[in-house]
This record gives sequence, C-alpha cells and structure tokens, in this order.
Amino acid sequence: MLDKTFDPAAIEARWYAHWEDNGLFRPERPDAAPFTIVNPPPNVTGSLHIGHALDNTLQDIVIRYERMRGKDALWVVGTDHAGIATQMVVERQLEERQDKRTNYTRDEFVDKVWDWKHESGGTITRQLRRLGCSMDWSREQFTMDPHFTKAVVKVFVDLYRQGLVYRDKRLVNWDPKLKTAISDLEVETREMQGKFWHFRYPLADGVTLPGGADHIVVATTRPETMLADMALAVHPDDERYRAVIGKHVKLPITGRLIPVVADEHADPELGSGAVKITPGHDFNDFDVGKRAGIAPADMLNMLDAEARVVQTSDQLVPAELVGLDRFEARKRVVAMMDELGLLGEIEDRVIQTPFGDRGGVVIEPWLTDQWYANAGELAKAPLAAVRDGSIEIVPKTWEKTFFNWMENIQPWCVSRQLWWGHRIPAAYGPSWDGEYLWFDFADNTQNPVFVGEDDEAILAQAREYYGDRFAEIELTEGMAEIEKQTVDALNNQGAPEKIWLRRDDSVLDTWFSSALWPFATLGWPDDTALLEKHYPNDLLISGFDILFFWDARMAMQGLHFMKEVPWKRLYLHGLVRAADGQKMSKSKGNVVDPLGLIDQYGADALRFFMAAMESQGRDVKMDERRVEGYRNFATKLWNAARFCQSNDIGASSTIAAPPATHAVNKWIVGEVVETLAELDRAMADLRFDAAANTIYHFVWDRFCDWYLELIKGQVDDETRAVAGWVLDQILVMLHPFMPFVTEELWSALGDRAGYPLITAKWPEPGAKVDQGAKSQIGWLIDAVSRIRSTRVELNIAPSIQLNAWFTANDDFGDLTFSMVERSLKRLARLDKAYRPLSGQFGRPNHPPVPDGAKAVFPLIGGDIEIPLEGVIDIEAEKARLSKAMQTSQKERDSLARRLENPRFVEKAKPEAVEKARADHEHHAAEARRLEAALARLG
RNA sequence: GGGCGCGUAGCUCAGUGGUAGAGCACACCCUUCACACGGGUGGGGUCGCAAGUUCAAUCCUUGCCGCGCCCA
Repeated sequence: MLDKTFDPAAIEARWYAHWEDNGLFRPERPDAAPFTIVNPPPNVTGSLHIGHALDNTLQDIVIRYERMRGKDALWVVGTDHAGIATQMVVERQLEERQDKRTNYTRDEFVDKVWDWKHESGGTITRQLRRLGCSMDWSREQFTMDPHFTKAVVKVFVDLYRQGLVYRDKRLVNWDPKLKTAISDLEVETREMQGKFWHFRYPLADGVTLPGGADHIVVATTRPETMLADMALAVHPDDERYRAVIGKHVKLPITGRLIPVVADEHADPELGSGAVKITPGHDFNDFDVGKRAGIAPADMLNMLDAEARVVQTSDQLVPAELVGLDRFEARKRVVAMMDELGLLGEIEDRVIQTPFGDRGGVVIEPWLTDQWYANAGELAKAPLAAVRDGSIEIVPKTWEKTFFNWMENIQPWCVSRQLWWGHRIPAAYGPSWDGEYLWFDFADNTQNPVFVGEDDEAILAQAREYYGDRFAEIELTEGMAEIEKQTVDALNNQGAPEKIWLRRDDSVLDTWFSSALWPFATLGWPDDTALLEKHYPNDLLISGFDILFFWDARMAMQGLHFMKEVPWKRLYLHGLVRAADGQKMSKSKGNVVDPLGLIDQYGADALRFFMAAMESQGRDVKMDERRVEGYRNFATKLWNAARFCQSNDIGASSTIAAPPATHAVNKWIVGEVVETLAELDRAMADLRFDAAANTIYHFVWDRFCDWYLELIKGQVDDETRAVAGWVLDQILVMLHPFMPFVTEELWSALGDRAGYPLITAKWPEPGAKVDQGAKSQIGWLIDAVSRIRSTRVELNIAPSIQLNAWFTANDDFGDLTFSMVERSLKRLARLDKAYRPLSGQFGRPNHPPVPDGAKAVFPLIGGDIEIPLEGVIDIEAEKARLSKAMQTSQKERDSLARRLENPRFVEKAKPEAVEKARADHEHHAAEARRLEAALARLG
C-alpha cells in the first residue's frame, strides 16, 4: 500500500540510481530510429543554476518522450573546460594562499587546474542527476579529452591550410586583468558616467587657422591616449581646417609632431570637428591611421598587457608617466594639460564603455598578433541552411537575429593568452633566405609559422622551409633560445647548425572547441559508426544568450567539416528571471538555487514548473508558488493512485484500451485518446507549456474530479480494467515531465517485472472517441454542476438532500439510468432522482413533479426541476433565476442584433451565420424557460 | 540610431477574426469513506491608448505611450 503522504526525496535518489545502474538511459536498440540531442556542456567546475535546470529539463522531457516512443534515444552529456572561467578560479585559489600562477611553469599550473577539475568536476553532473536528467553517462565527454583535443587540433590545422584561419596584427579587445585577447562577443558595452575633456593642440611652425587661432581644439573621453596620438583628423570638406591639412600640430606633453589629416571619420557637427587619432588604441583610429598610411607595425603603443603606461617607440613619453596605471595616467595627463594652460571645457557625458564579460574590467583596444577565423566565409553555409529550412529555428522570430548577426559577422579572434585550454599547434622560427637567418622581434607576423597536428608535423613543415642546411630543428618554449640563436647568427655572420622554433603559447577560445560538440563527442574524426547514426543531431536546446557564442559556431564547424547541419532543429528558450523580473545575479543576491527548490518541492515539481512556464519566446519569471502548485499536483496524483489501489485497480495488462460498455468508461477512454493527441501535437511543436497543461488538466479535471468520482462505489471488473489502464496512460504521458513520482507509482501499482516506466511504450489506445458517451457524460457533468451551483446560490446546507426530477431528453441515449441515478445522487447530493415522464426511458413508477414552487434550470434538451417546498428560500431562487434569465436574454439579444444585420448574413462565412442562428435559438429557448419558471414563482 | 519582443483578472502567464481562459491569490461553504499540498461554489478584465481595414478586432495595419533585450 502506498504511504499516506508523498515524499519526493525518498524516491528520487532510489529511482535515479536504479535507472542509471541498469543502463536504462540508453537501452540497446540497434535497429531503432535514432534520436539525438547533445547537451550544452556546462563549465566543468561550475554548479547547477536555474538556467541549467530549465535547459536540461526541456531536453530531458524530449529525450524521455522519444525514448518511450521507441527511438534509439541518445542524449550526449559532458562538460566544457571553460578556459578563462576555470583558469580564473584556480588563480583565485592561488591568490588566497599569497601565491600566483607565474610562480609555476606552464605545465605545473595546468596540472593544478587538472587537480581542481578532478576535485570539483563532478559537482554539476551530480546535480543534473538530482534533476532527473537521463543522459548517457556511459559516454560522458569533456572538451579536453584526448580524442576531443585531437578533433580540435585537426580542425585548426585544416582551417589553417584552407586559409580560413590566419594570423593578423590588428587591434583586439584586450582584457588587462586577465591579460588575454577576447572576442568581440565577450565584450559587454555599458553606459558609464564619464567626462569629455577639451584640449588645445598648438599648431606647429607658426601656422594659424583662418580665424587666427594658433591651435586646434580636440575633445576626448580618454585623455591618456594622447601620449600615443599620431595624427589629428578633420573632415576633408570642413572649411575651418582645410588650410591646415598636411600641416602639423605639436602634441603637448610628448612634443611629438603629428600631421593634420583629412578623413571622413571626423564629424564636423561633433565638437570642434577635429579628432585626435590614436591608431594603436582605438578601433576607429586604427582605420583612420591605416588610411593615412600608417602600417600597423608602426603604430605607437603606450600600454603594457596590464594597461600601464610604457614608453613609446619614439621615446617621447615623459618618464614620470611611465609605469602609471591607465586611470592614474588619465588624471596626470589632464593635470599636466591644465598646468600647460591647454585644458578647455570639461563636459559630463555618458560613455559607452566596453567591459570584459569575465574579468569585469574596462577592455583596452590593443595592438597584438592573434589568430583569426574567417567567420564571414564559415557563416555562408549556416545562413543557407537556415534559409532553406535544413535547420529550423524555433521560435522562428530568432531567425532574423541569426541572419542579422551572421550576415555582418566579423573575423573571430580565436587565440587566448591563457595556459588552460587547447594549445595552438603552431611554432615560429627565424626567416631564412639561404644565406642569412633573422628573427623579427618587433613584428612576429613577419616570422615564418609552422602549423601541424603534432610536433612531428610542425617539424616536417619547418624542415621543408629550411631545407637541408641545418642539422637539427627543435621546438622550445619562450624566447631565450631564439634570442641566443639570433645573436649567434649575427656573430657568425651566417647560420648556426641548429634551428630553434618557438611554440605559440596561446590557447584556443573555448568556443572554438565547443563548436565541435555535435560531432567530436560522437567520435569524429576516428570513430564513425556512432557518428553515422547520430549526426546530424535531431534537436539542440539552448538559451538564446548563447546563440552566437555557441549555436552559430556549431553550425559553422558542423557544416564545414561534416558537410551536414549539426541539428535539424534549434530550440531557443529564454532566461529564468527572478520573481521581480530582474536578471538573477550573485551580486544582486537574487539567485534562486534549483537544488533548494528540489529539496523543498521535489524535482518533479520543479521540472513541471519549468515545462509549464516555457512558452516560446518569453523569459521564465521565477514564481515559487507555482512550483508549490505543481508539487500539489504530484500529491494529487499520488492520492488518486492510492484510491485506485484501495479499489483493487492496478497495472493494466494491455497497451490497447480495454473493452468498455459503461458510458463513463467509454468516455474516459475517449478522453485519453484526445489528451494523447493534444500532447503529441504539443510535443511535435515543442510547446512545452501546452504539453504540460494538457496532461495536468486531464489528470486533475477529468480523471480525478470526474472519472474517479463517477466510479466511486460502482467499481466492477470492467471499470477496474479501464481505470487501471487510464492510470497507466497517465503515468506514461506524465513521465517525461515528472519521472520520479510516475516511476514510483508505476512500480507500486503492479508487478512490472523487467518493465520499468522509463522504457515503457508510449500509449497506443487503439480506440476512438465515443461521441455518444462523450455527450452523455457531458450532460451528467453539466447537470451535477448546475445542481451544485444552485445549492450554493440558494443557501441550501450541504447536509440537506434534495429530490430532483429530470425531464425527458434525447441526449440521455443509452446512458443507463442506474448510472445516472447513482452518480447524480452522490455528486449532487440528492435523495431521489426521478424521471417522471413516460418517454422511452421514463419509469412509470416514478411520481410526477409536485405542484408548487420549484427551482428549474435548463439543460440540453430538457430541464431539471427541484421542488422548493420546505427547502429553499423563494426570494433567493427568484434572484438566481432572474440573473440567469438576464444572462440568457443578453446573449439572445446580442445574437439577434447580429442576425438582423443584413451585411452579416450576406458577408460572413456561412458557418458563422449558422452558428449564430443556433446559438440564438438556444439562448432564446433558455430565456423562455427561465422566464416561465420565474413567472411560476409569482 | 537599427532590430526583436512584451504590455490580457490582484500576481504569474496561455489564447483566438465572431464580444476572453489557466494556476496562484481572494470570498463563502464543506472534518462527503484518495487527497485540507483537499472538495464545492463564486467575485474579478472597456484584452496599454488612438485611428484604420472588416459584416465583425483583444487578435490584422499604422501611429503613440510604457517596459525589456540584442546590435551599432
């Protein structure tokens, strides 16, 4: 016997272990059609947050559904090494011990990260289990697994050879805290309160402007960058400055002589119309500088990797400024300009300021050598795939966003100056022209680079370049050997016997590797059996926040390397927000812990909440009360099962619906058929909310509130069989949403030896909706509801049993009167239920309706009449009838007006006119009967 | 500035070219033999505002107001 109360915690751990230990997440189904989902790999050392809970719940619902539908359902699971995030965590740990990364060699540090991975890497995967997620743990993946690394390296090398990955010297988004380049997607622009400083730059050589001024005013939000100014730009058509184009200004503080150049970037409407140009530290200025003929390698740099001022190559930065942090330097530069009398107006201004999304500090555009992927080229195939429907984006509204981004995509900086990650398989050596050997220390892009899958391949490339002249070529870290070799080469006026190649010390962007997730997890490039069956994946479910970061890049790499889309459908869901609609964040302290919710309400309730709230295209606002409501739902089902159990209703023995003769049984079978169809439709459309609501309402409103009530006290063999079957269908249909409680009830209700619910068959009722039974039970429900409603409105105490007379009614059909009588009496609290008329089903021994005051209410085809004598308040009944009558009259009149409008009758669809006529008839008849009843009461 | 989305009952949200629904909350009643994490009944909305299209608009079009997100 089931316990009186449902305790989620007690059953969750037990069932999860049972499923996992018995390999039920991926049963052997070699001949079944595949269905494949890969999970968005969470950060290996992370922990489960509410967004993961939503994302993984949706995936689990789909995978359990497809598994029950007999597919070879594979849910690939794994974690991401998350380069920056993980390295940050380990560095922070070192800091707590007054230690730091650079106290160790690269290999030592990476070992420490692995230690941390082994220590905390299981946290999130354990938490996914608590949520009930049925992934294939037997093939758990990690983006730094050897086979995965192999795939990443192959992709990099292949793209390099195809010219789709290349090195470039240009400005990147540099994070001075993490000391690495990041991609433009990892930059968050925020509005900051800042200032707009106006400076006077003196014209050199006694030149003046037409008005006589001996200087040009420029304004800047980043005054410190003037230390690396290389030009001053004015618009070519700007009359104020036309005369001085080609002349020079003498930059204050450094004394650098810089030209006035004409460039359309300068907006005559903005400020003075003249702008300072710092090509080494501003994206716009970089372009202006290039247009003015400054090569990237010649652009002045005034900051080091931590954004402290360094001496520029022309040695003009005053010594007192060197070494200052960029923000201190800003203050100093402004003060110096003030002292020089060259500081003008200072405006307050809101400044769009770039921040690193990980490090949280202001990003510096910085001139470095980095690796870039030609995203524009790689984006072509995904664009075509979405356009021609090979990839379906759900909801469709995201297509535009996808197109917009993909069509305007910029080169993707894929190198990161980190130690934790996939190291870029490249090495640099000195140039060799057959006679001289030299290494360009200033511009590494000038040195030959060798790229290969492994050291051997890299060395082979090098050997091809250097020829037979050198006895040995060897790879090294750092610059020491390179420097020594260069000095030796100079001293020897030729070349040494041995060539040193310096390994690239960057790693690849984490997303570069996770982009391979849909196929590298399946064994690419080696193992092809799984790959052939499960690629393309059927579906990807991800938050829209990683559409560009991850989804789009999977599409690029998948199409490029597999020549097929990574998944047929891409489902994007929103964010889970706090109850007040704010984004959850640790700093705001409004984070809801999904595990806390599981502890409190059970995993099933949390899952159901997630599904029910997931309507396409909207964020999910956290509402704990709703989670509680779904916990109550689980309890309701539990108690319904207890009721069944106590009536010897148990596991069904057939997939198909048992034969039924009673209307109530025929009816509930039909309800199952309809519910199933609705549920399947919702799942096909990925309408998780509709699917959840469908099963919810069937269980509560149909099965519990009506079916179980109707069969109470009348449970015969047929009913037992039907009820047991219906309950089983409920457990199956609900299982994807609430796996724990359903599995528990499934096993509690009968001996299911070797046939757990998780791998049970999806319903196949093999039955149709019985329209007769449907209208009979519909009539019954209507009758009971009306009597109940009347009782309350007439203030009849629940303890009072009434007598009621039912007039003849075609819709009774073959609904047996004994069923009606018993059910009606029980549910409407009637002492006697009579059918006084001598119609086909009338019973001669039933008395006629007594004379005198009675409550009357119309039902389809006939009335229910309840004598009032002694039981009710006549005035209350008059009020009730009057109200009902007015409602009917209002409906009747409204429909009449519509029907009197000739244009409606002429132009509206015939069905609409027909329906209006029928509704009008119905309401008119009802109004007539209510009017008559009211008249009888006096 | 460009793009997308939202504004429906007190709250959280569905929905449809033919005058609106759910859950929770609220009110009243009920120790009815599965369930008070329950049962029954009910109140509550000019579907953001305005104009247009239509026989008919909460649903389509346009504008406006308010809110959110993304991109520049």
